[in-house]
Amino acid sequence: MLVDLLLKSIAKHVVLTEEEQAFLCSKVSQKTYKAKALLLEENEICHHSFFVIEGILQSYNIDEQGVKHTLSLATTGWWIADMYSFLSGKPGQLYIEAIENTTVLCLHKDDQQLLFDRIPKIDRYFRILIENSLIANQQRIIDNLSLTAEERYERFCAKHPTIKDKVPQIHIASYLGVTPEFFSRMKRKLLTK
Amino acid sequence: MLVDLLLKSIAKHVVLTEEEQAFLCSKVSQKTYKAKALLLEENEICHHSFFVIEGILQSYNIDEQGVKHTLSLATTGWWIADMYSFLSGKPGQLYIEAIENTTVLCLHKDDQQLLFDRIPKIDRYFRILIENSLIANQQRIIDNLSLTAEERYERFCAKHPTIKDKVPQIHIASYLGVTPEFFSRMKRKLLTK
DNA sequence: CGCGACGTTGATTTGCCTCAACGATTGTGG
DNA sequence: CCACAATCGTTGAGGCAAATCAACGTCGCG
Repeated sequence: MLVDLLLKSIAKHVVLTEEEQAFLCSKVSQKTYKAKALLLEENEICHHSFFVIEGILQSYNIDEQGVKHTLSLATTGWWIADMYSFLSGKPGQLYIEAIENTTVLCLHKDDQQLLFDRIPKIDRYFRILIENSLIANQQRIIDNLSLTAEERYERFCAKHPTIKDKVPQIHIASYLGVTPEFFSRMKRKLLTK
Repeated sequence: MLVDLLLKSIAKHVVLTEEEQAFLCSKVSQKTYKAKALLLEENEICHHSFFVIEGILQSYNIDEQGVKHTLSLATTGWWIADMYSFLSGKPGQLYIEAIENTTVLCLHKDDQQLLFDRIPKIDRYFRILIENSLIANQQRIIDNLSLTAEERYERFCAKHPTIKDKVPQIHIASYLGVTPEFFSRMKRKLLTK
């Protein structure tokens, strides 16, 4: 079953009973999106968190000049959402888009709350994920402040080996904060070393 | 009492009984640091969260070239810690330093856990803080990707009006990710507008 | 007083961007 | 199933934002 992947992810942090697993399964729904499909657009309210089963999702915003800036890339086993909108219930600034054909599990915010109330271990699971996400984001800020684009790319490759070769490099450039042109030159330079 | 400030911060999110407040108070200790004092150094394990009563704290790391990079600035009513080290129990990369004479409340990780067990509302309080911190950090990443230094400075001023004029601008430059020299020119340019 | 931290200003350099042109690949509709 | 458009990656030339290096004035403080 597709939901097994989610159960495995949860099992890494907390242990659920069979009934709890069943209740969880009853609250998530499976969906498949084609490449380029938008799961969320700017100014929408993000009601769902998405757990990627297969494929890749990207969250980004678009600045005044129309340039995309990638906040996160999520592949198999990762959650993605517009956390600001999801938590505050207000319209957000992020788009969430399928980079390739992608299958996800959707969890509605209200259902997540039900799960929290009924199964405190689920609450703990998401708490750990949020903590890890905070730590990763702080590290990314420090990297942005202290490393060159080249060093950031090397860290990205080390940290996300699965993503590195699967997404068009235009998106990695956008994640790192450089233009596709510069990223192309940079990569070639690294190869000759 | 100094701890009133913390109780007020908590009261914004959850309601504690008198006994719960008393228990909380028994677990935090007050400390005062002189300007330039280090509360935490690189490679140390961060055992405490610090709640600023009066003064300003700064968390930063130092890169290979010896340059400081500011992760956060915390003034009255804010918490600060090396979240990675605090949560993982491993040595961290951050320094925490008093920018001016500063009075804080210290909360040991073990005591925080005691509070979580005894008072679920405290758990909820910190959870909200962590969520807000995650959102703020994600916004900062997006700002770093999509805005010029000038625009980032304007947002910083809007978001942290209390800090803006209180800390040496060398630290704001470091927070924004520019050199003190460039920050100086930038500020002058903004004044002439 | 004198030292150290901070801020400013100037000259020069550089990392990265912009604009433009051009293959290669892909997928999609006719 | 092919033709065409769209997307992606690469390369070149030129430009700009921000860094670097250096010098100097100011202030607070031991």
